[in-house]
Amino acid sequence: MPELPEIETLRRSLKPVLGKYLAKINFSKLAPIETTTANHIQKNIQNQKIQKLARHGKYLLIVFSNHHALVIHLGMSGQLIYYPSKPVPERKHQHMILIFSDGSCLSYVDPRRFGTISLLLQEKPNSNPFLQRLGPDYLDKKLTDQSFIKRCRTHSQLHLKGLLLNQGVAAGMGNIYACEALYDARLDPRRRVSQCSDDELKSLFLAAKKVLTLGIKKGGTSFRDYVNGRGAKGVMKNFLQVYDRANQMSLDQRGKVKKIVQNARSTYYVSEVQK
DNA sequence: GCGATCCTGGCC
DNA sequence: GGCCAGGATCGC
Repeated sequence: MPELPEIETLRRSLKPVLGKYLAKINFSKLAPIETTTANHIQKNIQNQKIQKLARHGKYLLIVFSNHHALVIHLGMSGQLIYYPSKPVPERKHQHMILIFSDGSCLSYVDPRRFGTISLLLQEKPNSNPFLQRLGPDYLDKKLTDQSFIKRCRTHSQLHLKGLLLNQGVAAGMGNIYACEALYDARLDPRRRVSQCSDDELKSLFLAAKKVLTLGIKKGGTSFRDYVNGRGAKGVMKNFLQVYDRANQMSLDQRGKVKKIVQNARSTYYVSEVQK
């Protein structure tokens, strides 16, 4: 569900929790805690102050003053919502709740439980199995055209859609923005990396950053579940050129959108425009 | 590569 | 009842 722009919008919307002390953290029986335990998480962050909110790809990091962090992925259906005052909410599929010393709280809900909650000790990315696997974030300034192209070349057999969705090449792209980036770059999603020139990969990289940045500016895409930390929807849906427009014209009226399936994910593209 | 798999809920 | 969904991993 949520991709880089949605998580970045979420991160920004959660600013009110900065500086709060974690009085208590509760988990449901089915909480999607990975590679650690509820007890271990509790022990490491209880009574600590929230120092910053960070993001890598689709992962949100709640960093505490002892430099340990909660690493949260929303999967397809996750929501993280801030409640400024009591009472503590009781929502269906609520798997984690952070209760702060002033009575405010942060509630994590995930019906499908495709999300993950894990722990990062001392802000060392290599100590967390999820962060460890990620390539550089698409909006990280250190990711240059040339280094992106180089990373692409190590996956010569992938088609371009699969390339964009591979979080090890670069992190943060999901199904919606991948379709949008390919359309913006005028590249056929079925093309293989090996069949692309450096200039084409560069244009794909620029398009990727462009659509992700626009997504942030519009507060993310809300198709079904996505809302930011204050429960508000984003409006990027109204600016998508091709996603979810099968058999209709692209938003800019350049051509009719086709829907195909790649790696069991829907791809939307315009064959007359994307080569 | 590709398909199956983990889940719940909404829509036709 | 069946199909589909902003994700990611695993085995073939």
